[in-house]
Amino acid sequence: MSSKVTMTDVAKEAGVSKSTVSRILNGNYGQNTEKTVHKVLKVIDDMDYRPNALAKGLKGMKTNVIGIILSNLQNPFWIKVLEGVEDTCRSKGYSLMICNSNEEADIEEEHIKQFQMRQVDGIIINPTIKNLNLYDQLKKDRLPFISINRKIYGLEFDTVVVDNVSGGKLAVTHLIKLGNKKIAIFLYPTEGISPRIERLAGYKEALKDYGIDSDPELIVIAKETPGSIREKVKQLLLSQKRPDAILSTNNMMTLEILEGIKDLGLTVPDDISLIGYDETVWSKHLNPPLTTVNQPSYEMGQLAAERLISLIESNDSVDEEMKTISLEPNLIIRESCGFKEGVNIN
Amino acid sequence: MSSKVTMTDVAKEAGVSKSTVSRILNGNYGQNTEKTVHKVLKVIDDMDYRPNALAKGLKGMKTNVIGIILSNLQNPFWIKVLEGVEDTCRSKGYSLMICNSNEEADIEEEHIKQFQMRQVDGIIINPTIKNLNLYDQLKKDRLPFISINRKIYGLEFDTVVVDNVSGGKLAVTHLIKLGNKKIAIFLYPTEGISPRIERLAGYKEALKDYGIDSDPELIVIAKETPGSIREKVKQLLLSQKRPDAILSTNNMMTLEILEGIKDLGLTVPDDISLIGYDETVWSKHLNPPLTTVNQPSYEMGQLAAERLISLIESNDSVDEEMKTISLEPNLIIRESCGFKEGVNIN
DNA sequence: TTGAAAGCGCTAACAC
DNA sequence: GTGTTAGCGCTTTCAA
Repeated sequence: MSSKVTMTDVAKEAGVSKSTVSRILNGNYGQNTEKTVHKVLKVIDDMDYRPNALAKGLKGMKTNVIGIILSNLQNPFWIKVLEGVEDTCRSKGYSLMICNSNEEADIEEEHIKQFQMRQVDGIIINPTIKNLNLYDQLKKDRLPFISINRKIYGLEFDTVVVDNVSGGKLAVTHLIKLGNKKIAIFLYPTEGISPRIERLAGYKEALKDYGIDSDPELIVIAKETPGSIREKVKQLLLSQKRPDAILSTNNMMTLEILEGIKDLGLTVPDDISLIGYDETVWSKHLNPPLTTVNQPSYEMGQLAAERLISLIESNDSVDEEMKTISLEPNLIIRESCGFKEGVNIN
Repeated sequence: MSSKVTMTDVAKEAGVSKSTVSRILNGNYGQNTEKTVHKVLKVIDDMDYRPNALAKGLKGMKTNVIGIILSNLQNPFWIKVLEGVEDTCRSKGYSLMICNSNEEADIEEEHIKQFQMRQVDGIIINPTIKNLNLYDQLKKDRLPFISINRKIYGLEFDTVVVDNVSGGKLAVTHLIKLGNKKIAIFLYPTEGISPRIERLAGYKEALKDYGIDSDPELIVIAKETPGSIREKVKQLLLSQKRPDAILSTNNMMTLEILEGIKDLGLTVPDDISLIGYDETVWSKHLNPPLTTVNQPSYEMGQLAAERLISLIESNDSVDEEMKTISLEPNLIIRESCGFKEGVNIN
């Protein structure tokens, strides 16, 4: 029966008006006879009535749905973020629409428009940074909107990020303290994407702090196409400039770097040290167990959702200030940088 | 401007009626003057009008939203499934609401009810198997519904699964051919969950085929609480019954088994062989590279979505037959079962 | 070819 | 305390 039961049916069955049912449903019983409340509640239960959220949303201009657009589901980092978002949303009574832009501007645009048509109450997005005017439009439309993980330079948005300068610096400092001097960093093309830019900045800062000159040839940019990293690793390791340590700035990249090293018959950490960005379930099971820069991903998702919901629910006459929340990463030290004796690790 | 523009506004601006706008929007131009069509289309574009999906859904009884409930986001297997579902949905014009039951009956129930209230057009679910009457109710409500990955014994549902008997058998047969006789299998509590039951069945079948007696002590059931598997591995390997090979039936479980083995200072495959269930990005990077049972997860998602959409769009007077789609797993052979000489594999 | 009007299921004044 | 009524933005007969 349930699926077709409407409020009118309930009202009829209980011998009251729709308004009464509506009030009781929404917890405004202050005003109702206990008897009425009881009766209506019973009918609702008996008929297994479930309010139609579309109708409610249409009328009330609130859907309790939040849209989230990620750029890559394969990376476990995002799954953790997602869990943080999901838990928070569920506990606050919001449902989630999840989409994947795959870093493509068109798809991102399509999803954003879908969200608007579906009247979501707010959007969380790891922006491709390729739809600047669209993000701006969102703001003009006063649709609550949070950029997660990436900063949108030049535009003022609510943002939740991890401090990537700090992350890069943490890793490189660790390598330097272990006695490494020729440290390479691998990156995907920066293209205005803040984590990439900032991790590189952190790398440079750390070198500078220790008076090491940054060598452009040790800054390796590779496309995200499969195999491209592996090739570059081999090239670099066979060149004059062979580094004694590598900082990888992405999960999947790290696995490819490992392959490249293996291809050459070299060993981590004996022949070369390696630090990965993002802790994963498998980090400690690699050969050797990997030292990683860990980002508080779950927390990031949580904070983004909380912030968004607060934006949504704030009386918008109050018009909250833009806010950037920045979290700190930390280093998880394992064996991939070796244990060099006589070196004082802090 | 966009966010508040309604069809009435467009109609007014274009000097036509709402009906006309509606028709044009929905591609029923057959009947309209090219001039009108042009004019309206231009206004729509100029005003950046986006139809309100709620209103449309309310009226039309179709939302083009599909709900999917998974039980565990951490497992990359599900992410692949999700990608298959997402790609298919997007290409067919459906949006996705994704939820996570965490194997908990209450949460599952809550999500299903949410979906119904939100008038989703159909549901894909990896069922906890703990809400049998709810699944049944769905059927009675004639809400298109697909069970993915798990069979719901005793109830007739549309289902997309991978053949798990075959998967278990494949793995064990491989181990036997490599000369292993004492083969253990690790499982989470079966609790009516078909993949677990069937993988065990496949294990037994393979043993039987080769005239090996199945030893109950080599069938290890462990809770899903962290560390529980690791403990059991150690117990088993220190016991009289120490096996020469282990079949793990889950991704995360495999990592824990590896830890247990490492704790004892033993080596794979020299001291013990290991096969993992589900191929992942990291399988080939473990030490040693892991032989796995690979499931066509992306395809599974794809098929489930296609089937669901076909159910949704089928004129339901036709009332399609229930259907169970079963896919075949395959073995990816690496080094974790050793290369024993003189043994004919295959 | 186009418009008028009714109604999808709900909420929220306003009246009684 | 409870009912009446007027929409929310759209689709869809039915008429013109």
